[in-house]
Amino acid sequence: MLDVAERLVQTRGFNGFSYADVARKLGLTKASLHYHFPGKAELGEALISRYSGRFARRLEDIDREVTGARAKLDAYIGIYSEVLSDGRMCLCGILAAEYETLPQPMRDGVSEFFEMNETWLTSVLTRAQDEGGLSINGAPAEASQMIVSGLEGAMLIARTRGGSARFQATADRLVETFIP
Amino acid sequence: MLDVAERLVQTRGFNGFSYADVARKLGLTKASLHYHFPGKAELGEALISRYSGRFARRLEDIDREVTGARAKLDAYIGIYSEVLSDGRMCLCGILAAEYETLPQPMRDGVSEFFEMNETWLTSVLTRAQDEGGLSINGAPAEASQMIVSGLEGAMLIARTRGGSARFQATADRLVETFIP
DNA sequence: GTCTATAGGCAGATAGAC
DNA sequence: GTCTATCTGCCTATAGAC
Repeated sequence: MLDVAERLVQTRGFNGFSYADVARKLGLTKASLHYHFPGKAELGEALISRYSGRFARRLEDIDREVTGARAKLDAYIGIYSEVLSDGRMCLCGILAAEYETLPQPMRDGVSEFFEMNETWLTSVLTRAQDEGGLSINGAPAEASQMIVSGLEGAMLIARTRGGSARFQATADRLVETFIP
Repeated sequence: MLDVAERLVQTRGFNGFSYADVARKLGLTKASLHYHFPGKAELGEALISRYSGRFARRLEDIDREVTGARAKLDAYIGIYSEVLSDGRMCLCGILAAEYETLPQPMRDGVSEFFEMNETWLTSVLTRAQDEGGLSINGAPAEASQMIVSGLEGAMLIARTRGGSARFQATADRLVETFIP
């Protein structure tokens, strides 16, 4: 159920899908879904929580398995590329667009997702700077904001024109700008 | 009516507002609104068309009144800043998130909006490059994509955390990256 | 142009049987 | 856990009077 709902949100947005959509794809009735999640708000919270947790694990994997700031950033972009090439937008990116219409717990989850991303990127860039491999003219924290913003924006626009290839080109150039 | 609907879309998304919302704010009934726009799809098209036209005029103003690539980019960012500081997201940015749920004419309008932005930025950056003031390592077309993506993404995220001040900082750093 | 009245459908949600 | 049946409410949209 979470898988189906997640895909629907990532393609159509939280206000663009219904329990009926999920039920149809699962071959169940709407009523059955309410047994698992009392309301749409609770379903939304669960989606964010699962997505954020999965994302955090991917970042840990990169920290453990990939060496060098440039390679880490490339792997980071890879997470976004996977999502987009599957025809989806970042879950929290699309929820950010609908932010004003979300219940407070969902808002908090979205906000925390971006905070996690920036914190991780900042630590990667700071480490790279200490080791002398970074060539940006500015603080790692600012660069992190630009990277997250750039990737989310590129995903958003890629779905309207250019698609996955266009995203990859923009994302690669973005990393090159910070770590040549 | 277009003013009210525009603000609603820019804050809540196209799937996040209704004719009833517009009618309430105008002190009219839902039925009256259908006299001006037969359906929500037509209203959406009119909103995009007006927004795009207004945006295009702003770009022409910059071309006419502002000298130098750096200053032009700063003025370009200024358009986005105005929108955000009024508590809104870019109309076409928020519609891009809901792209899959939009009728085809609206999709086309959103796509054309981004094309217009990139075309204009590319011409500004190309001119600057010819005059020797540009320091980026890459084609103006790619830089343009990064700028539009970066600004749209920064707007998106700024509404969830940091707000207008955060956007301004990220946007300024973005321009500095291309034209120091 | 704006209204009242209303249609027809879908939304999220609940009760209670199995 | 899943079902049928049902509720209430909101949605987009239309007909027809003023």
